[in-house]
Amino acid sequence: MRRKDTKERILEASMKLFSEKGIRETTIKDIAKQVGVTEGAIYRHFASKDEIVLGLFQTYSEDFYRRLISAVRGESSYRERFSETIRAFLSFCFENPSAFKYLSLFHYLRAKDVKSFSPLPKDAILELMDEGIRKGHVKVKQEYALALFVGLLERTFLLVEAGILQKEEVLVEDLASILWKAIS
Amino acid sequence: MRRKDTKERILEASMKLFSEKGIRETTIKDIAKQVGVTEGAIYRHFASKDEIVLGLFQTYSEDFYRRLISAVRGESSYRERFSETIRAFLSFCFENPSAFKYLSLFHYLRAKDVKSFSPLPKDAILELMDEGIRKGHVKVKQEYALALFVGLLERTFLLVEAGILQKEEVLVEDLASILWKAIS
Amino acid sequence: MRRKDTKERILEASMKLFSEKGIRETTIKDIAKQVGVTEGAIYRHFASKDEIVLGLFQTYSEDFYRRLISAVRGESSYRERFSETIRAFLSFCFENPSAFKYLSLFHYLRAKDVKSFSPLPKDAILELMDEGIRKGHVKVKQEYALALFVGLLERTFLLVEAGILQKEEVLVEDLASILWKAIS
Amino acid sequence: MRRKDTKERILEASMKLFSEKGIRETTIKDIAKQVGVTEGAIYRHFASKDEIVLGLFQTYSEDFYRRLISAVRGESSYRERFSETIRAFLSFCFENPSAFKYLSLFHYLRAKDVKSFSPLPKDAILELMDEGIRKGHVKVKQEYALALFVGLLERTFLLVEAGILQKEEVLVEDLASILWKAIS
DNA sequence: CATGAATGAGTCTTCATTCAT
DNA sequence: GATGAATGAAGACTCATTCAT
Repeated sequence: MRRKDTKERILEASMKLFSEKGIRETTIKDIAKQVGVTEGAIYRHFASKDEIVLGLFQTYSEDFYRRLISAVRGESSYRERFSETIRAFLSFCFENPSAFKYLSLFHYLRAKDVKSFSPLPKDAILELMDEGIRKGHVKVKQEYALALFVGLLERTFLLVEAGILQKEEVLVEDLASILWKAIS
Repeated sequence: MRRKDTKERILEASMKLFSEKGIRETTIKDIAKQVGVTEGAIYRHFASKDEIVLGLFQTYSEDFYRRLISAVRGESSYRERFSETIRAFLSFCFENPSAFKYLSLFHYLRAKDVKSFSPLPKDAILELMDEGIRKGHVKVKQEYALALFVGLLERTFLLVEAGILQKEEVLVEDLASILWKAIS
Repeated sequence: MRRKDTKERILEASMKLFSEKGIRETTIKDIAKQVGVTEGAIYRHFASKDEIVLGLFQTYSEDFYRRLISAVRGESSYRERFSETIRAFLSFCFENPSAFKYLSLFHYLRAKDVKSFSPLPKDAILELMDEGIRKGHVKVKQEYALALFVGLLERTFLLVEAGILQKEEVLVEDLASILWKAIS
Repeated sequence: MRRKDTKERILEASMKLFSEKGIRETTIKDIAKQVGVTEGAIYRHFASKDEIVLGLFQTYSEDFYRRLISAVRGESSYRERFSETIRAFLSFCFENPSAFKYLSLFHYLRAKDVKSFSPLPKDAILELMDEGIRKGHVKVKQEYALALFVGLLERTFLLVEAGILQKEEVLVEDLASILWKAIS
C-alpha cells in the first residue's frame, strides 16, 4: 500500500516542503527523507527536480481551476453560483493550504513559466465576472472585479494562516455579500 | 570607485534582481555583474548576502509605512484620507515596482523574519480601518477591511505588471469608491 | 566506491597532509586529490573540514593514551614499566610519525580545543610520575618529571625526523637510564 | 614618536597575533587593526605577508641565538656557563613568550624554510654540548644532550604558559642540576 | 605616508544528478 | 525499484594584494 504510490508521496512531500521553505531551499535530499527513501529513488519517478516543480503547479493549478469552473458553471442562479465559487475557492485553500501557498509562490518565482499553463484558476473567475457584466450584475471593470475577488479571498486565507483570523470565523456568506456589494 | 556610492547601487541592483528572479536564485555574482564590480567588492559593503536581503526589507518596509501613515494621519476628512492612503499605496507600487514585489516575496519566503520588523505597512492600514470602525464609516470586520484594501490594491498592481491593465487606466477614485462601498 | 572505506582513506590522507603542511594550508581539494575523489565526496563522510580535524585529534590522542596507559599499568616492577612506557611512546611516534606531529601541531594551533578532550596522553605519563613520587623513585617535582619525560622523547623523535639521528640508533634503554637518572 | 616606528609595531603585532591564532588564521586586516592603520599601510613597509613571516623568524631566531651564544661563550667555568645558558633560554622565553611560541610554530609549519637560516638557536646549545663532551662533563650522546636540554626547557615553558606551573616556581638552579645530573 | 575600495584567485560547502550495485 | 557513494558545477565568502586619491 505504502510502496504503491511513492510517486504520489513524493509530490505531496515536495509541495509541503516547497510551500514551507521555498523551492530552492528544499533539496532532493529533504524530499527523499520526508518520503522515507533515498535521493536516487526520486529519480526513478521524476527526471529532475524541475519536473516535480512544474508537475506540481500543473496538477494543483488544474485541480483548483476545475473546482472553480464547476461552481461557476453550476445550474443555479448567478448569485448562488457567485457564492458557490467563493466557497469553492476557500475550500481549496483550507483543504490544501500548502498547495495554495505553493501556487502563489510559483507565480512569484516563475512568472514566465505560468504563461505556458492554461487554463489557470483566474480564468474561471474571469468567466464568472464576464457573465456578471453581461447580465448586469457586475458594474465595475472586469479587472477590478477580478482583483477584488481574488485579492479579498487570498488575503483572508493569509490572515487565517497567520493566525490573525480563525478559520471558523470566516463565513462564506459574509465574504459573498461584501464582494457582491463592492462590484455591483 | 566608479561612481559615488557603490553601496547604494548594490542595494538597487539586488532589489531589482531579487524581485525579478527570487532571492535564492540571485547570486552575489549576478549582483556584482549588475553593479559592474567583482564579487569581493560586495563584501566591503555588506557582511553577507542576508544582510542585503534583510536591509532591503527594512528600508523599503519602513519607507512604505511612512508614506502610508502620513496619508492616514493627514489633516483632511476621513473620506479624503481614505483616498489619500490608496493614492499613497499605489504611488509606492508604481514608483518602486521592484520594491513592492520584493516586499511581497519576502513575506512569502521569510514569514518568520517579518515578525521582527515593526511597524509594518499593514499597521498603517489597520490604523485607518480602526478609525473608520470607531467613526462608523467601516461596517465590516476589521480583518476583512484590511484584506479588501490590501488585496484589491495589490492585485490591481499585479494586473498592471502583468500587462493586463494599463497604469493609465488605474484611477484612484474608482478604486476608492469601490472599496468605500465594500466596507460600508 | 573505489576501495572499501573512503572514510578511512580521507582520515589518513588528511593526517598526512595536515602534519606536513599544516591544517589551514591543507585544502579539501588537496585531501580529495590525495584520496582520488572529488571535493564533494569528502562531504558525504564528514560534515566539515573541522570534523576531520577534530576527529583526527580524538582518534589519535585516544590511541596514544591507551598505549601509554597500558604500559603504565602493567604487571611488572616500576622500573620495568618506566622503560615500557618509553618504549610505548616511541613506538607510537615511529609507527605514526604523521600522527604524532599532527597531535603536536594541534596543541599549538588549537590549544583551547585540547581542553575538551580527556584523557590526554600526558595524563598517562602523569600517572606514572605520581606513582614514582609516592614510591620514592621520583625525587623531582612532578611537573619537571613530566617535562623531562615528554621533552626528551619528543625532541628525540624530532631529531630522527630531521635526519639528525637514525631511528636505529635510538635505544630505549639509553633513554630510560638517562631519564631515570635525571628524575631520581 | 608613535608614528616613527610603524614598521616595528607591525612586526610586534604580527608576532603576537601569529603566536596566538596561527599564521594563516591571522589576516593583514587583523594586523592593521591591531597596529591602528589600514591594510594598505602594511604594504608600505613590507612587500608581502610572507616577508613579515620570514622577517619575524629571522629577527627572533637571531636574537635568541645571540643571547644563548653569549652565555655559552662566557668567561666563567663550564658549569657556570651551563647554568647561564639555561637562564638565557628561559629569559628569552619569559620575556617574549609570543616570540618563542612563534619560533616553535614556524618550525612546525615551515620546516623546510628553517633550513635556510643559520645560525639557529640550537647551534648555540650544540656548541655548549660539544665543549662538555670534549671536556668530559657530558657523558651522553650529543643528540640526547640537546634533546634533554631543549626538551626540558621548552616543556617547562609550556607548562607555565598553560598555567600548570607558576613562573615564580621555576628555578634555574633546579633545572640546571636536573639537567647536569642527566647528562653526566 | 596612509586610506580603503576593488580585484581575483581561492576556500569551504552545497546540491542536482548519475551510476554501480 | 531502491541505495548511497561519487561527481561537478556552482555558490557564498575570504583575503593577500593593488592602486587611485
